[in-house]
Order: sequence, then structure tokens, then C-alpha cells
Amino acid sequence: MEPKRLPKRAAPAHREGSPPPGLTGCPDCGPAGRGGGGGGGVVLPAGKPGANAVYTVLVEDARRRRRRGREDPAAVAAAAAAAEPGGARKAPKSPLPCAGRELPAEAEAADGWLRRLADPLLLDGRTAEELPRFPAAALGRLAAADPKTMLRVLDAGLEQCLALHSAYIPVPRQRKLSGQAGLDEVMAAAVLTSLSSSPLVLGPPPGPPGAEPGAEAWKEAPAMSSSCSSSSNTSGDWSWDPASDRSSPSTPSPPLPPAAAAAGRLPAPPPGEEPDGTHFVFGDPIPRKRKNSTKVMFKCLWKSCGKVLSSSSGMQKHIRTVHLGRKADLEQSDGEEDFYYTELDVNVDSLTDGLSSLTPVSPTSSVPPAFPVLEAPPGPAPALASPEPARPPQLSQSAPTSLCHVHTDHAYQGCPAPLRPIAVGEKRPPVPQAPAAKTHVVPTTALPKPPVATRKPRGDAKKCRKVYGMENRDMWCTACRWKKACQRFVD
DNA sequence: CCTGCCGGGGG
DNA sequence: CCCCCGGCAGG
Repeated sequence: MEPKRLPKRAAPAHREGSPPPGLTGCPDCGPAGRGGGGGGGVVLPAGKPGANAVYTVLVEDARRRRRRGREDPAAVAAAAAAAEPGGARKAPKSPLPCAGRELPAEAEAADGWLRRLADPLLLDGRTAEELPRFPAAALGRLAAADPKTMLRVLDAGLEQCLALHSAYIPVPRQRKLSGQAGLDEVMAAAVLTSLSSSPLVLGPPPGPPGAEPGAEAWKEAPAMSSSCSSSSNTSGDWSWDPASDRSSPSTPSPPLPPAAAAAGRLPAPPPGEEPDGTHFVFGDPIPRKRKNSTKVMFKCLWKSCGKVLSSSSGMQKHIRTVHLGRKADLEQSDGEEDFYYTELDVNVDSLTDGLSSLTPVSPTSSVPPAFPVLEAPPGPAPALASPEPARPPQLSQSAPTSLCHVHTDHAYQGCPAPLRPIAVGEKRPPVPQAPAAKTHVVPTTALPKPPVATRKPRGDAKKCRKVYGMENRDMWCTACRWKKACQRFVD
């Protein structure tokens, strides 16, 4: 697969002029219409970090309702009809939402809404009545009927279009903080941030607004900024004239740089920033102030965690204490402790800016940072105190959930296969992944990693075949039945 | 031999 | 997805 493929941008329709009034999307996607350039993307003015909870709640609620089996049948039918119109199933990860893909009707509606939200013209004009209501219903219905589809659609739309179009969204630098505005933005931000941001970018809970100068803000979203610049190849100079932008009555201020918009700095009024329009230019070829001083961090992959620590030993300690519920210094009895974490190179600046709360010092901190884990069932996922103590924990239970964007270098890399941590000694190569991110699983007792055998070392545990015998084959675990690695009697 | 299980293929 | 199995490799 080619995760790196980026949209080939058609010749920009309006290279140097101001964007068509009322158009928030890009020239490729066009406003929410379908056909021609494609079915739309979602644009976002800014995300409020932490607001993703709203979205999660939305989906969770939908799931709950669905589980209870009282969802609106009409909605289900509608979404189902829209969800899999043949093509979507076969090619679930179209590289670009803008590339001739049809959005389910509901999603398109939601998209339209979000698009409108993103439009400061409308935002400032405040058509508040319907805005908050519609999306909840639409998103909710779609989520209820087919959360996965909705996720896919929105995700794709966000990933790409956020990067592609953010330059088109003039984000007012100063905004009156009316109550309803906050609501709308939070809703939009919720959906968008939850889907488009890596946990890294999500960063800290809402801090003091305007804490840092706006000129620095864009560094908080390295992923976005890099994808923006990388996708600007064919037209590095397409941005609207800041002067005309400023002349617009309803856009009081020039747009922020794309990444700044993505990083959720919407209401932050950077005091004393010079109104220089140049550096928000979409394809600004010069990455300013990008220090290439990177630091290796370690990110916990357990469900609902995502803690980032600066040392592997600290991470192991964290996992041991927080997730495995062990005493920090107690030696593991069976020596079969798995650590799931990932190594990532992070920009030091973005670290200090956006991750201050994610770089914890105390490994015993029991409050995991919130980031979207939609699959996570409520409660602590890894059931260590299993009702059946005799049965060793199965990998699928104890393994943390997958992460899509551990380290995002480009605009969109779907979530190819769940990034599953490799078990000890397993020789399967890791799922292809963004560079500079490696998944670690280290056995406790052998922290100085033993040489990896060419083949998985024979398990000496009794396996289903031995235990139950051929005649009781139906008692085997499925893996054994399928001649796979035994799941019941893991070594 | 027997056994565990990877890789691949079919439905 | 679920399921099966050829074939390899360790014992």
C-alpha cells in the first residue's frame, strides 16, 4: 500500500485571488457537493483539545443504544443503504476523501454542517438555532447505525481535508466568546480533534488561552504542518491575499497557519502578533523555526492510556504499576510480562509546548490522558483478575488497542491493520508503520533482549492437542484447531 | 516419527 | 471475517 500518496491537486482554481466568498473548502473538494471533485472533506477551524470526549460520548452512546436494540429503524436503513454502496466495501481506504468518493448521505450532511461551522462567516453571523441540533442528530444516527462507517468517512475527510484545506479557513483571531459560539466550536472540535489528531497533538487539556504567542502555536502540530507542506507540491503559492481577507467585513482577522488551526488554538488571541499573512500561506516551503532536535519518547499503548514517558525503563515501570497492577520492584513470577509501548521521535518544541501534561514524571499516576479510544469498553480493559485464574491471559485481551497515528508524517495513512504489538519472540514483522516509531514488547526478566530466534521458540507448555487429545478436538481453542499458535496455553 | 504453528488459500 | 491445511522446523 502507499500511505504516502498524496492528493494530486488539480490546478488551483483561484491561485492568487481571494477565495470565493462563502467557500470554506478547497477548490478540489468544493463545497459539500458531490460529483466532479469528490464528496467532500471536513474542515475545521480549530479543535479544542479535550473536546474529543464529546464525540466519544456520542459514539459510545450510539453503541449503547444499538446494543439495546432500539435504534431508529429508518435511520439504520438509511445509513445502511448509504454506507456500503458497493465500492466502499472493496476500497475502504481511498487515499483521499476528495478523490471521487461518495459519502454516505448522513456523513455528507454532517460534513456540510462541520464545514459551515468552520466558516467564520457563518460562525460570526451565528446561525445558532439549527447548528447545534442538526449534527447531533445526524452524527448520532449515523453513529448508531454504523459507527465504523462514520468513523471511516469522517476520519478520511478530516485527515486529508484538514491538512489540505485548513489554509482556506480564515480563522478569526479575535472572537467574542459568546456562549453558543463555544458550544458550536466544541462540537466541531470534538468530532474533528477526536478523529484527526494523534494523541500527541491532542495534548493537554484546555490550558490558559493565549499562553504562548500565536507565532509559536503551529509548532504544536508537527504532523499537520508537515503534511501541509508536503501536499503543496504543485502549487506552493496558492493562498488568498491577506489584504483582501482583512478587507472582508466578516472576517476580522487573517487566518492562522493551518497547523495552528488544527492545533485548536481557536479562541486564543495572540497578543502582539504582527498581522503578517505570509506565513500562513498553505504551501510555505520554508519550515520556519523547525528545530530538528528530536527526542525519543515512549508512548504507552495500553487502552485508554497513551502516556508518554521519556525513558523505556520508566515506561516499563509505568506499565507494570499502572496497567499490570504490580509492585514496581517486584519481580515477575512467570517472567511473562509484556510491555506494550511504542517509541517515537518527537519534536522537542512540540513536546514542551503541547505535551507538558503528557510528559508525566510520576509513573504511578493513575489518571491516563484521555484520547479517543472508541473500541474500549468501559472500565479497565486488561482483566488481570480473571474469573478463571487457571487460564492464562489471552493476548487479545491484554493487548492494548491499536493506534492509528502514533507518528504521523503524512496527511493520511489509513489505519492499515491494527498496529498490534508483537508478542515476545514472535517473528512476525511489525505492521508497516510510520518511520521512527517502533513497537516494543519486552519481557520483564530479559530486559537485555535475547537474540531473536529465526523461528518462534517451541512452546513447552502443553497445548490443546496434548491436553484434550485428537478425539476432543472440539475442545481445543480455535487457534489450535486452526493450527495456529495456541491461545489457551500460551507459553 | 510427533508436534506446534506459519503462511496461504478457500468460502 | 472464519476455517482449513500444506509444509516446515524443533524435538
